Amino acid sequence: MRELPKAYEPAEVEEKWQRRWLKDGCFHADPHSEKPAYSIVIPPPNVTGVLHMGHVLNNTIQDILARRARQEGKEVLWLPGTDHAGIATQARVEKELAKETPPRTRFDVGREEFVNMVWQWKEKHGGIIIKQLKKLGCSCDWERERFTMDPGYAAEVARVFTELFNEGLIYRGLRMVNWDPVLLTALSDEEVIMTPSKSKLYTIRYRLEEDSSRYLLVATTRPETIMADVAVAVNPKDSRYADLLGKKVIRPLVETPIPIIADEHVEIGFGTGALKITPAHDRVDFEVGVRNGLQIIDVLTPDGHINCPDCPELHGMDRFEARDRSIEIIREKGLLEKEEPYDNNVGVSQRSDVPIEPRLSMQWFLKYPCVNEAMKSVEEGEIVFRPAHWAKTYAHWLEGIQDWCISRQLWWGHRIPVWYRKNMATELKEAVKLDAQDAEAGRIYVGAEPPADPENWVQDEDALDTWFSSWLWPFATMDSECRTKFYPTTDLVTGPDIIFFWVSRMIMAGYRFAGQKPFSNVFFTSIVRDLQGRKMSKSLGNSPDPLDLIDRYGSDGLRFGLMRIAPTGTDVKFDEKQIEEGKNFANKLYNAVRFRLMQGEAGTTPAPRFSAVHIDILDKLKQLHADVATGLGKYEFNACVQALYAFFWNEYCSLFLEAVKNDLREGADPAVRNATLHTIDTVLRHYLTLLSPFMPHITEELWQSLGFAARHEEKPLMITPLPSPDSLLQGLSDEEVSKARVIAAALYEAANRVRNLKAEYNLSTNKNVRLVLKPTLPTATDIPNRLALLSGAKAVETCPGYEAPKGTPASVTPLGELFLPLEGLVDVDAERTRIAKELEKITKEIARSEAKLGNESFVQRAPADVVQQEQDRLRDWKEKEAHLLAMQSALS
RNA sequence: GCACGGGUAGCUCAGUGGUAGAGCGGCUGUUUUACACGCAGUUGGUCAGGGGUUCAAAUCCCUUCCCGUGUACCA
Repeated sequence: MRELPKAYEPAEVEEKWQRRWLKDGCFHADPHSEKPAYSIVIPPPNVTGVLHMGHVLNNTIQDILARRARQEGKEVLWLPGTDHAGIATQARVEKELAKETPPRTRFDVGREEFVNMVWQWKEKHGGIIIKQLKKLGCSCDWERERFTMDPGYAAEVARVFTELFNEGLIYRGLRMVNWDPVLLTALSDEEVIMTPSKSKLYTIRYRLEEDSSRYLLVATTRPETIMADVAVAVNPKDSRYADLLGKKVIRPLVETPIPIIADEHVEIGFGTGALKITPAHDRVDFEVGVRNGLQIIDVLTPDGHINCPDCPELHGMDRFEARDRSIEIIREKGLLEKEEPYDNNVGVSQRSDVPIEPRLSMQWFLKYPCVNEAMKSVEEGEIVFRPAHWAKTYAHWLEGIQDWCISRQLWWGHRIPVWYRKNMATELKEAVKLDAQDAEAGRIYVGAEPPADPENWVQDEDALDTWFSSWLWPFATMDSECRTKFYPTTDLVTGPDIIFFWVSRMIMAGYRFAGQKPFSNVFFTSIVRDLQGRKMSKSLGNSPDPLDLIDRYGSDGLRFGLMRIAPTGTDVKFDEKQIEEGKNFANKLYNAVRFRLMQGEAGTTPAPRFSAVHIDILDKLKQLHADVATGLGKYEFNACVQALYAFFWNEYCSLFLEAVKNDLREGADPAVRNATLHTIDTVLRHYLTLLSPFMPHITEELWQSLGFAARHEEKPLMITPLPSPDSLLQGLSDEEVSKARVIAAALYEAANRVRNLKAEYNLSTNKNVRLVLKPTLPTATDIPNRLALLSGAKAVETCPGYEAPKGTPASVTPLGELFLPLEGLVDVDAERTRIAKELEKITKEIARSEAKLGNESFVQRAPADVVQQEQDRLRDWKEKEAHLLAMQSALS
């Protein structure tokens, strides 16, 4: 036992324990262990990433689960790692290149060299987030850190690709995809965010070929693609245009006759009922074009500029500039009927934040495997989603599932393991569809290993979507030994924003490639927002830096504070005040232990003599055990933390400790002193263990300071088994416990009454007043003394026949009537007013209670115990009223 | 449009049918030897509005309004 500074300073302590845990191998998972397995795989953060609040929330929860599982005697694997994050990482290095003088692009550098540069960048800067997670205290098995481009992992990705290809689920096809004109790659549907935007709807005159004085009105938001129009479509049922079908109109830009066709897709009621068909630049138009055998004219370059030499005014211009310019031209030609403001949804690239272009392009696609298994597993509860409502979102996505565009025009990532026969390269490049049959025919080669005769083959240039490697994460990170013990994993903790990107795909991959579900429970965290409810983002600058928060409040403070406000709903509004509360709580805990350390050892002789307050706090501790267990079982972390906070701050510190302080003063009865010290030690031992998963560092430090480690062979707290709550009240009957509970509650209630009374008489809290108790509840003699201590009184005299001087302030408490004799300060009027006020409140309660009990249907229909409860309540109020009335009459 | 989540004290949120709660903030007092990152007291609510079920509704049902999220889209 040693002296500690007055305020808790987390920085050094946290670092010390993080080192020590690693040194002792506390986080390491042993696949040969006999203990039951518990496992989580971390949602791998981007290797380029830096820790943000979402990570903190997410990983704190995982850490709590992992640490608690260790305490429960399980063999725990929490497997960490990072994701290569194709686009994000490549963009990062490209940005560096662009900063050089002269600026360079990846094309200047060349593929091989560029990929080398990214690897170098990764080695140098890629570990930041791992260090940050360690600073948060995450108890991952760092020896098993994985990267989605580790050699073994890459082999698994290629194997999976090959298998799916051979099965016919992967094919290459010419299809309309979401094209990112900045990043110059295709994207999956999930990477496109539909964003409402203010644009304009232009109505344009398309002259009839046969009679240039007549025209057809066509509404469009994209006049810059008019040169690519190949038809104008109307609904076949639209009588207005029936006579025009088969005739031609003149395209207003690059004037050429194009046919008027009929297609069901056109809505009669919308716009003018005539739709320009631009198959190269619109998904739906493309389908209309296919249905009607129309040609495709592409007038956009991959980077979103106009490519149309026949229209020199627009050729080479950026697509948005061209939009304005094209309208000017049309207006000059007298062909603009009108323009009006229009709200529509524009698909925006999640990655580069620019509107995507629908673009016809040769890409690789996957027909998802095991869709039915994936759907059934969640539906039937083999995999449990929490909160449960996410299951609906998941099911909805699966029902409408579309083939996944898995190729990306990137260099950083897993290169597509497909090779084309050199002498057929051109022919294959043009092939509208390639699949398993082409491999059988020897035109292409697909495999985890390059072909045996590489000189005859050319590998596909594209890389795979990052998620095509992440979806294998739960098993591709494990060797067979590890899989045997830890797969399927127990819990997955992640954000609902990646339910489609990642969670659902992992489920399918798990069933398809590991033969089993990847995890049993998925806990979806809330999304951390700022106080205005906005998403945390770099551009808004509303995202606090967790490292800064750790510096100021400690990792434990941050974790605890965040858990206090982490609800189970959709989002959590981040308020730094809450983190400050976490720190304050750490300080409270620290000081409570400091107080214990100032007391010296508890003795075994004389035998401890326990009072109601001792039994009561142990009883509450037992309840806390249950509350934490229940909360964790339901993944209600905020409930756990609230219970832990309230027990310690309110029950233990404010009530119990304050009630027993005199037991520790010099000259106190040694038997009572022993009881108090034993109780304090028991509470602290249990409490630190219960709190440890939430605040691992400070609890560990205090565990050591208190010398508890010595009794556990110097083991760190984090691997000390959870003590059983059953030992807490051993040797006591239920009756004794509940009696203690009643007495302690009465004591604390009485203390409150006295404090109220003192405050009302403007007696400062430390004013040593004298109290007289006319007891109604029989108690041991220590109780009045504890009451004196709690309420800041010099002494409480127990005096059954006390006759109070007129005007003595008094209060009715569960212990009995309490009087506050104020020598020379008696103010009869004041006391009368006070009692009247209290009586008013009570009268109201009585009236309400009586009304309720007077209601026959209540008495008849409500359950007996509810009625009984109400009757008890009324009796209590009435008793109190009687006392107050007696006091009142004594005043007159 | 459809689906889901939410609306409770000034703020952040608990509260799944039986006396409306916590923390913060505000105000008042207090430096009492664990803690001023503290202690004590106090203030503050038509539980978004309306209707219904029930002996009893913040809680269950219907409906309207507002906020958020996802998803589908017609130029």
